[in-house]
Amino acid sequence: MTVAGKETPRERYRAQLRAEIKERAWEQIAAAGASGLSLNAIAKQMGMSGPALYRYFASRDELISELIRDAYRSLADTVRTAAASGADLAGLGHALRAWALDDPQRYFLVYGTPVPGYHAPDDVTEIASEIMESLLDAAQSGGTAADTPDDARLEAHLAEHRRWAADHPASPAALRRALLFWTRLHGILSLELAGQFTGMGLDPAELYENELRHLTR
Amino acid sequence: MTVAGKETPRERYRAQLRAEIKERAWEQIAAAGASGLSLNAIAKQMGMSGPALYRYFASRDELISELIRDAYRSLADTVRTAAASGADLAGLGHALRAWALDDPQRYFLVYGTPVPGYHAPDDVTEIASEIMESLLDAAQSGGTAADTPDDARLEAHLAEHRRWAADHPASPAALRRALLFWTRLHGILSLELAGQFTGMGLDPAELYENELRHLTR
DNA sequence: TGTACATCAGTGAACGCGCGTTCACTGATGTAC
DNA sequence: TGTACATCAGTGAACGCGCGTTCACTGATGTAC
Repeated sequence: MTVAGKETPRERYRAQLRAEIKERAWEQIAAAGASGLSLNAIAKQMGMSGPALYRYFASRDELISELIRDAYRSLADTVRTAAASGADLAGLGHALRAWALDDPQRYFLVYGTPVPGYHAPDDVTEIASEIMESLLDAAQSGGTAADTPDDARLEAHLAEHRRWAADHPASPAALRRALLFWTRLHGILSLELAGQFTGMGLDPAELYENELRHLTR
Repeated sequence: MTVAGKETPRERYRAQLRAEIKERAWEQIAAAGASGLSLNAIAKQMGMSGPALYRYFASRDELISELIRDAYRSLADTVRTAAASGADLAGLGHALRAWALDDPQRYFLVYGTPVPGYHAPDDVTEIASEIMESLLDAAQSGGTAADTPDDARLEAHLAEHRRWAADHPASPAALRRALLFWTRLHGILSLELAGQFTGMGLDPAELYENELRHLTR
């Protein structure tokens, strides 16, 4: 029964409980923000004592780091899946927006206000590059339209400052499109998720589609 | 000596101490984020006991609300001054960027991750509209270039959903420019202030200038 | 100009709370012969 | 198949901490006659 590398019942139980702890953690973050996350509160909600959680996470910081990692991973998977299925930037944009709206606080864990002093786990930078690669893939294949003279200067700069895309054969125009995709859509999404459009009477989705149209022109 | 409406020495002292409390509060926020703000820590730093601060602020929440108000006020003044001196959107953009870089945490207090459950003071919505008015002023006077067909759909939407600009005689094209100014520049600024460009090797200022060129084309 | 009184700033003790984390322990589950 | 031992999950008590906030108080500053 026990194949080499197969997990034991105990390991299965462990993994399951770790998952449930993270589940409750996300609920708490959704309810009170990341700064309101409390190990004791999670334990209480799961019907066990506080110290019990230390069997599964070494500290509160480790739990938060794990959540941040998962958030990055989830976004990278979403974007990669879309890119792999041949989506253009508009397709990626729709996938990104759906992902963001699905869990705003998860979005903010990746792109939100940084807490001075806190340092994100090292491995997220790798996942972040993975995200950029997917953007570059989509930006490279789609959008062959002529560049306006307005863009020449930025493309020249990017052609000489592309450490972030050193391993990718994207053209300067593709570099520019990928970056604008990122900054423009993030601008709308973060304002929308923060409720800044509330009461203005307009539909953020229209703004979003407008940007996607420009980016895939 | 005491003119009607003139402040007494005691009032002057009160105002001065309130200002110093806020000053220390900003320092703390810069060092540990808004969630790390502590009345007791401020008091200790000022060489007085914790309860003493309750002479000046009714609660921690009132202090934070005051800081948020001040942040909005400061931004509104910055933008209005620039607009009043006849600056175009590029000029406003430079003023905005300088303001943001001057104190990143102040920027995030206005546009950063919302804390679920916390409700911003009511009067900030009024200041927020004041900011939008300055943007609309600059967007209306400058930028008379022809719109691309890409923009037609968004402008049609905005023409019919302009509650936020109900009191302003801006054209649909100006509405669109003002909004894109806001979302695009916020996209770059918030990512830059959060350190998301770190290690990428590019200069965010180039991205920023590129957007300003597009917006004033 | 001096005295009597009111106002107000600031203190120190205290309350109640929840936090992260440690430690010694009990009891159940798995492993080895 | 049954027994002996090791592993591990979870508990309850405890530590130390800092938080926001209240309260009764002292002492200084201002105001009224």
